Amino acid sequence: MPRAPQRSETMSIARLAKHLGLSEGTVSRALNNYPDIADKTIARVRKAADELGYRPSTTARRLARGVVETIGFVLPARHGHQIDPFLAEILDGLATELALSDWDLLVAAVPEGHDEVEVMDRLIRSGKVGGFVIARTRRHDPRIDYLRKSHIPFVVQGRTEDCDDYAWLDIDNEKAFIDAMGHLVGLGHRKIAYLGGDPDLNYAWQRRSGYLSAAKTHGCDVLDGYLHDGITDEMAARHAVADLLKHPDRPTAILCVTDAVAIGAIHALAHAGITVGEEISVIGFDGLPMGEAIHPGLTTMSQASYQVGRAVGRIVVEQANAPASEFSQILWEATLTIRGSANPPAPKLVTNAKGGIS
Amino acid sequence: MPRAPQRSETMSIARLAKHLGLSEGTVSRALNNYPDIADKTIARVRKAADELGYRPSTTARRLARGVVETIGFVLPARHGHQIDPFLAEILDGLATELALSDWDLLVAAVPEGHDEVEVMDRLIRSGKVGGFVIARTRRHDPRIDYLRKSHIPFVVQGRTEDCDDYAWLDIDNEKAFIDAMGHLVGLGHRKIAYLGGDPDLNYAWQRRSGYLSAAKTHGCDVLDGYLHDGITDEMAARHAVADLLKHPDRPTAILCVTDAVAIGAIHALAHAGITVGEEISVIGFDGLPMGEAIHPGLTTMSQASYQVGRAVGRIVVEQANAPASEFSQILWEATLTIRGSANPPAPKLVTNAKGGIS
DNA sequence: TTGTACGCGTTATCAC
DNA sequence: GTGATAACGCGTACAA
Repeated sequence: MPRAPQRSETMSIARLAKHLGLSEGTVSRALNNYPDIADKTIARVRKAADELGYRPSTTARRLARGVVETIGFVLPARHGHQIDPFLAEILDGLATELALSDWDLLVAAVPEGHDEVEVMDRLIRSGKVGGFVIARTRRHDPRIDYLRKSHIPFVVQGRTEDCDDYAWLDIDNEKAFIDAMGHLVGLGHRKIAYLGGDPDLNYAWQRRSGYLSAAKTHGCDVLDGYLHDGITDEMAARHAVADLLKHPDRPTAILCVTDAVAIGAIHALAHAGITVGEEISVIGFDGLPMGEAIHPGLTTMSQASYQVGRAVGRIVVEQANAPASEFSQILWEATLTIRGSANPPAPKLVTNAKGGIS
Repeated sequence: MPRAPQRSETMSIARLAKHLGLSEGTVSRALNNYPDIADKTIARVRKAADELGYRPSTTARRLARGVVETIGFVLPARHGHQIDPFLAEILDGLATELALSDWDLLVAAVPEGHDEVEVMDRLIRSGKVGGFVIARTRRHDPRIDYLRKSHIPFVVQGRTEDCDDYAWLDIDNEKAFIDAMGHLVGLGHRKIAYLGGDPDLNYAWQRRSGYLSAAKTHGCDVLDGYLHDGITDEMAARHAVADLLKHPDRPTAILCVTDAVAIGAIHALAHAGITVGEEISVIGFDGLPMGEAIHPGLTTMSQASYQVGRAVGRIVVEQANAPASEFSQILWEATLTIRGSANPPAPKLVTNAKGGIS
């Protein structure tokens, strides 16, 4: 006798079949809804399987069928600073949706000294995953270049600049920031600064574009020193705000690429003795719960991360089940959540004042 | 010939063996460091495997070996409110550590209408995971009762009240809150209120115990209305603070079970026109980056979530490799991070004033 | 409607 | 030191 880890405790299809006096093949077909099995037999098999707690081995099933019902998600490499606050929400939504179709979620990190594509390649080649969900998408993203060639289903949360030939779900970041600018302009602001993130990340680039485009539309001059890129944490936000406060033509409003940056900015302003929401308005993006808890409350563009995760999960499973179908390409809108941090500019600073301070 | 998904593209051990003119067995042993293969052969096989991009199928390997090098993590069910902020950090650390041992991380959600134990049972029975990491541990936790019986390796982040017979890694929450109380008392506070979480969750219970124990030690009366349980979000924190402000003997400090609650409390106090850090001090727990960005900065007990994830990952793999060994039971300490939200009480309210207001 | 037999890719055991 | 061969548990084409 060879070896093989004796799992006599485990209920296998062989033991179930013997117990029923049927062949393994019949049992398998009965449990997998084959049309050519007698209803009686199906019922009998089902009942026994249930009673004996039989659960097919995913491993064996994979080997036999050659498909892997597992989606891979590679956590963005953390270079020092912490992970996106809504990543957990997306994962939650993703896992929930996948569970509905009996798919699993494999989460992988990128070890020091390796890169994301390498990790993904290993996961595919070793047959651990049958599809991918990508997040934190860059304008040009090597992960997507890789996946395009690899013929496995994948869905991108966000998108690259060339995004015709794959499935994605993105927030309309550009529109969101055009809307945010519209809100500020409607309140009477014209001198609006921008604290942007890493312009390689496409969401940051799109938001920046929205800001610039709306500034042009509304005739708001983006003065030298109004536009800051590479603001990715509170510390950077503080320094940028310090610069803005020294600006000869101080802005009356600051638009921020994320809530985290906005909260850093608010902190810096408060420290400088500036009343946020009166002397200077601030708007963020994300809709973090924290924005509601700070003072003043953060006016922000909200996105539903959990729902994004669910939708992305649904799409990737659909794609795996119908590989030849069209790519879903979906654009969702962020919604403006108005709180205390953005109000009409202080009268003395306004050319055309239209109202007081709330 | 039956069917079988033709994966002629994939490099299997059979194709590799044929290419080399060797038997599959020899190739397998060469790649798996068997002692009885000629060094030349090993080198030759290695080289060919590398060149042809051979990567053993995890599925087939699992079936043959009967082991699953995958750890399951069940996301805490979200009943409305959002997910723990440091969960992503823990997952990141966990996945990173697992990757070092070539283990994987399977993340599962609990679908509506099911419970966590059910999900875990399915994952084990279907052979999808070979171990578990548990978080958000309750004082009595059915998940752990289940795992104790199931003879698979698992590690608990946190612990139940009866925790002798399994591996865990916990923060010393009780000591942390004793320390926090010590800090407040050292500053001159005696009237200290507590905003606690769900007392079924053991971390919340432990922190509560630390508060009560230190209050007794230092002779701080926990007046009627000073101790609030079940504060799990900012809204609840606000209501509780409103109550505290109406208290005939208003506290000079508020200790909060988490940073999220503390930030909610700070907001509520600010709204009521109370200067946080002067009229009333606030201390939280977690060390969220946000605590640094708010005003005043949040004095808090910090824990290193990412490192917790890494340690837990290391332990669970160790346990899988040496099932008979002792259970690791590790207690880490949180560290006090002092910022602006906690200072000596306002002089008029203090019996024994020892200093001014910073 | 059901039983038979083979294959998925790998590893372990036993001969040679 | 290497080659056969039998499992691991399941799915399915084909025969009955």
